[in-house]
Amino acid sequence: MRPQPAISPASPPPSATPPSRRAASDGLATRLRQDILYCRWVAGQWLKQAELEAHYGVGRSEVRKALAEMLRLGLVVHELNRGYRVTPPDPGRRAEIRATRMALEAAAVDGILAHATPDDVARLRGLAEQFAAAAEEGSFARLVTLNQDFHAALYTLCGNSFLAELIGELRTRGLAGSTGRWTTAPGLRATAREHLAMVEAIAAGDAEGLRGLIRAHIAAF
Amino acid sequence: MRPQPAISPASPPPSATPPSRRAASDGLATRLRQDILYCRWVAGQWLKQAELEAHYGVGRSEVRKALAEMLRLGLVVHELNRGYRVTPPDPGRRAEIRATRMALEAAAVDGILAHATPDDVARLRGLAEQFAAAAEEGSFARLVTLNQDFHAALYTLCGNSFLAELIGELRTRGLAGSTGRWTTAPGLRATAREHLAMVEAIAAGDAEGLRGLIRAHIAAF
DNA sequence: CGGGCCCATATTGACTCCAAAATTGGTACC
DNA sequence: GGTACCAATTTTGGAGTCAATATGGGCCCG
Repeated sequence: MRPQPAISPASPPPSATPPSRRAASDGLATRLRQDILYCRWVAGQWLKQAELEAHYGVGRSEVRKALAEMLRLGLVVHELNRGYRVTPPDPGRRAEIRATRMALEAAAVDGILAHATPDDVARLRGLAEQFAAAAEEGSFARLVTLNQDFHAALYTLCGNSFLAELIGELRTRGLAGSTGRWTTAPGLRATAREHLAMVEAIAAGDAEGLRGLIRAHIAAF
Repeated sequence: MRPQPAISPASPPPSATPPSRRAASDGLATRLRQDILYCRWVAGQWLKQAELEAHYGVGRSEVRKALAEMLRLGLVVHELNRGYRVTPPDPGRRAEIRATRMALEAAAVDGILAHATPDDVARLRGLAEQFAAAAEEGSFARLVTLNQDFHAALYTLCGNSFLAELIGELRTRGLAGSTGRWTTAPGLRATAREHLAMVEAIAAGDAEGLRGLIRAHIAAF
């Protein structure tokens, strides 16, 4: 493999907060995760600790803690005494994660249908409609937030908080190195439609239908 | 909650390696994990960094890295500016992990049956028989190793390495604060029998039977 | 002219030290 | 006698510093 020069990221992360010592206990991990997921750091690129330190205005300790977290999530790879770099896209691994997500999210369906109250359904429908609206005219960041909210609300309903958290983590991991369908308007609309269809399946108590929708939703990414 | 005094662990971890700088990159995390899982550190106890530093003969950095890893695995809880302590047993959480494991391990069954060659079955049978032998007269450590080997070999067969790794991690997490059935001879024998039954189900290509055995195996813990 | 070896350089990773925060024990007061 | 307050101690969390290691270029040799 040809070692790539250690250039700056494609577009310098704009979140260049001045050296303000805020509650950055895991804030850096979140920011770094977002920046990696949205390809602000080029895949395969070396993430030099000093560079991160300067870009995010934090100390070395924070950088290393965040890098360890990214390593855990599989967003970066580590080579001893060489450093960390952004994990290159791996279609095979992503397929494995999708398959695993299908198993987990399908397992959550029964719990969701068992616990969902009319209020829950109404709330989910509201989130799905907000996403649909944002899909027409909304910022990328807002789409991401609404999407996360919808899925978090959905899987929280399953009654198994561990399962819900694990699904959330895998949803993040599976995105590594792919922007999904969100780069095209038709893809966005399809996503929004699927969300709404899921809500209706829940309202109808249709377990098998919901499972199929979820499976398709995962497969489409 | 009444704060417990910070006493020494019930039995001081015997792995008091002298300050030899070996490849302890993640060695401490492994040792610490074992010691927590086997209750060498009392649940709820504060794990003082200086104490760990002295006990394991490593530097502060290693200790903190290992603690972060334990935190990720849910084996310790962290309070800001207070420290880390061994996660108290939480039956509810363990039940959630068991339910999640059932979904994941059941999902692996189809892959296992699809990929298992006669050689694989023979190897699994060998591991299961070694475990059964060790269940009669073997050290606890050997049982742990053989059990891990058996399950690792089993789930590696599913053809989805991500799924296999995730199952392995959840198996570890689910053990937090419980020694399972391995404290009694009948429990050990039952475990060994179930392993052998699983192998036979694979040899017979009995998907539904294998799923049931796995489910029972998880539920029994 | 091509290949291999060696050294300067840059980067990581770990040790050590120090300030900030919380606990704990003691004391004075009600 | 109980309670609230205060100061000393302990412990964490972070930052700075320094040795170990891999790299890349330059030089020498075949």
